[in-house]
Amino acid sequence: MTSEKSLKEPGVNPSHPPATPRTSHPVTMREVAEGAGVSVATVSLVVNNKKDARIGAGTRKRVLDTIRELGYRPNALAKNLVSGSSRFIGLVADAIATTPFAGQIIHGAQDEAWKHGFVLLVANTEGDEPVEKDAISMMLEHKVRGILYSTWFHRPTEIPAALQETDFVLVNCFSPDSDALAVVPDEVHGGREATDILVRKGHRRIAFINATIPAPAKDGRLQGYRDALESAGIAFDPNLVFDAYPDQEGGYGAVEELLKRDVTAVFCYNDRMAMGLYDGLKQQGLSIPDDMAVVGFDNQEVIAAHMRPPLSTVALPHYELGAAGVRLLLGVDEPAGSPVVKLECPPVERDSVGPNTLTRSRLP
Amino acid sequence: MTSEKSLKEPGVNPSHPPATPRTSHPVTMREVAEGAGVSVATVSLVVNNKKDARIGAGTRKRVLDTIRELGYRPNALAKNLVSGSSRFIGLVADAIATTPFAGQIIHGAQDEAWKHGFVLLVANTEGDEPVEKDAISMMLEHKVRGILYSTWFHRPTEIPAALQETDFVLVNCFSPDSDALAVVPDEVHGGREATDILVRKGHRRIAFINATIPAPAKDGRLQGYRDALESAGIAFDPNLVFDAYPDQEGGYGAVEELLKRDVTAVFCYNDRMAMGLYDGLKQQGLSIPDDMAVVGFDNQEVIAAHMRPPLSTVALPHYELGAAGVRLLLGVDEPAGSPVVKLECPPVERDSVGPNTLTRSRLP
DNA sequence: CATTTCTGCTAAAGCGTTTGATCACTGCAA
DNA sequence: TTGCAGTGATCAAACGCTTTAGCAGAAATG
Repeated sequence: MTSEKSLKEPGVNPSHPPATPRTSHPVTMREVAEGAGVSVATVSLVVNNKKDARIGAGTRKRVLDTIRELGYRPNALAKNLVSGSSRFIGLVADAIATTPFAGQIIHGAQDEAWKHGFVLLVANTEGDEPVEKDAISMMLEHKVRGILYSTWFHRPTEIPAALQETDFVLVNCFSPDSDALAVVPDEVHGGREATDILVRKGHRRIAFINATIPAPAKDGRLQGYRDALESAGIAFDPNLVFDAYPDQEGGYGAVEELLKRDVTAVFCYNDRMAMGLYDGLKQQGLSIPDDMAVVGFDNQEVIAAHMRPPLSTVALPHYELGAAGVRLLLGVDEPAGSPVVKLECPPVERDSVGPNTLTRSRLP
Repeated sequence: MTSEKSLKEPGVNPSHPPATPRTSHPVTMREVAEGAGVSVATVSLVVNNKKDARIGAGTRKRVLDTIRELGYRPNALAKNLVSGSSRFIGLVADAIATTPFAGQIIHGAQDEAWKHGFVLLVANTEGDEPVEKDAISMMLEHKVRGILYSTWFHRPTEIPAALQETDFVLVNCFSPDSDALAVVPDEVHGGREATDILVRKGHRRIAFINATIPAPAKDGRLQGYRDALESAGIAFDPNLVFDAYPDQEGGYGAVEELLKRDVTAVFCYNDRMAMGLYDGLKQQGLSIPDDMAVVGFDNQEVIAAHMRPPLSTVALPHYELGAAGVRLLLGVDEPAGSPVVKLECPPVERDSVGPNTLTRSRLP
């Protein structure tokens, strides 16, 4: 299915200027061999510490010394060529800089890949399809071991055709109508954890401000909220759930609605919403957590940890998504049952929910 | 200077499991040649669109058709091997996920690299020296065209020895005692822009809350502040400058000091500090910008754009740092004069400074 | 008609490695 | 003496591609 275009303008495009290397020829294996008075084969065996190779102690030392002397470095390109496959793992991201989220996925993937002797090849597509296609082409041309296809927020996605040419794992996204491997956060579990933080503090009337925009997170977190209430024996009151745009402005604007509801606690769809909500509540002269306990979602460090008071929230496991993606790709982890692996969202408790007092629920 | 260790455990470590490739042999150039009834040389010439190659129209079409039919993809590994140098650019970062900053550097570098037909090899070291060394080794083994060595905040740095084995550019950091190429933000210019925002609004008594921790930013922004005042004909009053820890808590804690100073505006070392300051001012019943105009620094989108009111600030050119780093590395840009290139920090004006009124300065 | 020029294509050397086959020894048992 | 095993190291063929020199035939030139 290789298009003509992708051949005329492959990732490595001949119309670009040549990659003029540094002056001074790099030391090759042959030079080491000559220097040590042995054959290249011997050098190769020594360098790779081949288990079943029979090399005399003297020779080995001579080779090693020469290597150090000459400052020889193995040429990974040649190595890869001969072995037919590289130690690259491609990571295609739709947004690298917009949020810290993608950064954490990269970080996790990179760490895990490194552990297994692999190296990350990163491409940022900004959601641009042609760019994405080129990026994948380039990775395939470099004979990557596989590709991680990641999105910065949890959502369903199409699988680009070119991906099928190699092993791949969807990260933070999934393909509804295919059995492609995927790793995503467990939104239901997250919603439950968030709600549980409040339930544990004794709150019985807990509002949930959900997002206005449809997403797995919207449905999942709501489900988690309901599950938590049910486990706590609290009846679900649809009146306590309403929507707002998931950012600071949305949170601020939701205050009025919220105060109509006679609740002691609120679970916000995300931290940004909680940040706006803080402003609104304070402006009303209300105190957090005394007048209103607040829980967010995402654990955006820059915000959550430094709000006043610091915000209790639930962490999206972005780092783990990246790492698990790599493990899945390499076959280190096997998906249990469904090809879509769900990762837990751990709660992060801070001061926005107040001291642990169960009295509140007893004096309504 | 290759250490024995780095040879026994190079980036591509033989102790790791083999990179088992996908089943089904990938299509090679030879197969295309056979399919089209020509020589591999011809295929190569067609694929690369060689300018001075004389290929008949019929043959060319036949080759192209066969390529499509077989789904042939050039093998970049082989290509690189033969050309002696790859189209990789290495990016070593000390923190990829801590802040969005590193993400933007990566983004800029990746975009620019891509433009020139290069691909980014990313390594995250988290400031760990051995990891850093391994990362650089691995890049050298892959015969990268050069390495971008980047830090997440602007600071002086040592140059790892291994870097000298290739071309490199320091990004967001610099080496005081060497003439290494570097790109950094122009802190002085940034400080000046920030102050100018306030000056333009007519403020004359402008405080500057600097950071407690030493950094090029601390000195530079102060200098910029002084420059701006001088240009505006405002005498510098050392009493209006004091320090706070550069985060939300620091900003909050600085309010008391600030209010002692009888100023109408304040320039905060960074956006996080401004965020805390907002809380403190509001708690005092003061209004922004009416009672106090506020300017930040960094333009951390998640925060600045969504504070209440949205925060005027100065953007750190992280994306541009990455892009400029690549251009410098590839020799597309030449440093003018000093090897340390300074990039402007553009002001981003929002509502925290109030409407444009010059009256204030006329009625002191 | 003999020569030169041009056109279209191919052969083959090489890029830096890996690796299975092979070789020259030295002992040692038969 | 022959045979065989073990040791230490080498040979040479790949891996998939680029690139230069060069060959055969057609067309243009004298």
